[in-house]
Amino acid sequence: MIEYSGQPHYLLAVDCIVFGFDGEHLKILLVKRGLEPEINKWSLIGGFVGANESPDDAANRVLKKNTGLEGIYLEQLQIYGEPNRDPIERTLSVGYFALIDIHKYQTQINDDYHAEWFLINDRPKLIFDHDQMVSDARKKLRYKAALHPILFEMLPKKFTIPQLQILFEEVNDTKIDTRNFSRKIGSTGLLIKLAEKDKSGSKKGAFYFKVDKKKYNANFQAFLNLIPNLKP
Amino acid sequence: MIEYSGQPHYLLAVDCIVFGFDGEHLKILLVKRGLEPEINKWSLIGGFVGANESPDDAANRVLKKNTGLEGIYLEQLQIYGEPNRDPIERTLSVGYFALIDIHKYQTQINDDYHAEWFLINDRPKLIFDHDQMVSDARKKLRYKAALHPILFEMLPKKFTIPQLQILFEEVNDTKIDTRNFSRKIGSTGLLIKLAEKDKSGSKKGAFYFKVDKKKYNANFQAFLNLIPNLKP
DNA sequence: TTATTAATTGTCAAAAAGACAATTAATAAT
DNA sequence: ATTATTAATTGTCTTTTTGACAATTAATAA
Repeated sequence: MIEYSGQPHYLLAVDCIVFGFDGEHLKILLVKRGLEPEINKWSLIGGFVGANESPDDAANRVLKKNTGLEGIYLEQLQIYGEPNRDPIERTLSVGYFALIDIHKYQTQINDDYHAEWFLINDRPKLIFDHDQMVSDARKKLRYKAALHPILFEMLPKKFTIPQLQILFEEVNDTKIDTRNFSRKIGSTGLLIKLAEKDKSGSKKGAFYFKVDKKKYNANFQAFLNLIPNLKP
Repeated sequence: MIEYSGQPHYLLAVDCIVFGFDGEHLKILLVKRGLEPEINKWSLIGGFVGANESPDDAANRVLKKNTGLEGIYLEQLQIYGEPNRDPIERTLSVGYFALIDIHKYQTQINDDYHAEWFLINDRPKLIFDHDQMVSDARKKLRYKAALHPILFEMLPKKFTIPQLQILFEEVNDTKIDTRNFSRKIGSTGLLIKLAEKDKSGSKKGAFYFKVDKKKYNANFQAFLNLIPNLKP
């Protein structure tokens, strides 16, 4: 059997930046690392890529183990491969960012794996280059959300326009005019208005909407220009 | 010394999709593979990631070796990691796409490494999953070029508006109205008109332009919306 | 002087974006 | 029963951008 002689071999890991939205702020899911080095320090959800799985497979497996969820929105960020990023031995890591509906997340699994949600702007220091990963993922989320309707992945099936607007404002760290926002969201044709109202936030109540899945899938790659004042 | 016991180790490679523009069509640079398996078949420019370099370093090294060029525009595409993508042993590859001015490319290096330019739409079948990589890179180039002024990387320092327009049309596989195109390009403020004319293409001649490097760097991350009819 | 050819430039209508605040629908208070 | 309160919802005007259209210009060749 032929071999690629003399070439070095490395460990390969995946690390997931899991974003959620609690109705007010962006959050990320962190775990206490279970192995040396840096055991018991806060870390992204990650694991090694197994012999018979692709990095995408590994990310999905690791996410299911830590959140109980399948079919999560997952996107490859980039590879992190500085020679000394892991002090034990050379390990490269494929960064992924994931968007989940924070309400689907099961606390029981939280307890099993010591996972915990943190405000993105008030999180503990992370191991290795994980802080860099979070920063990169944050940027990519903003970039992508300006053009494609990915933020719906962080909301429940039924949501209101005010909820959606707060999420957009949070991701882009900006205030958006209510009238212009609802006009723009409406013009995408992605939302279906429901008869039911959410009365928890006000006396008047806000109508629930859901995503039109067909249009969502059909238009996902289109450029939507969802954020005002994008031009320099 | 601590070790991550029991985890499998893999080879890691980089593969570069090198784009160029000959004034009429998009081209990619391919090499004849120099090692088994699939020796002498056409392949992307690639190599293994060495023990003391990051994947980015490796891509730059491999590109310099095959093109003689440094400081090439390089962007990480994604990782390719299906377990059996390499028949010899498990090798994951980080795909990069590169944009170069085809005129800077030295033929002498071409001969050393048997590298050759091919029309993107008329290229030989490639080894492993390299055809998939080219297809992905092609898509990403179009996506990125719709929003950011990266196509200048494929033109010489001095270029004309008609040349630029043909490049845009080629990348997006569409015809663009001359008047609207020059208005839009002009409104970016990225171009500086030179006194000199290119007389090779017509009797009247076309004015040369160059990129305003300061504005280019300052506005690179801004969304430019350079391609007409982007909306669904 | 005229013909030829590609480069360059202008106008108008439609659509989108941005700035701006009044109205509405419910509940709570009187 | 009426009024006060509060957040949700909706409308108009102006400015900017886009898209669809062809005439003019600058050079060389005939």
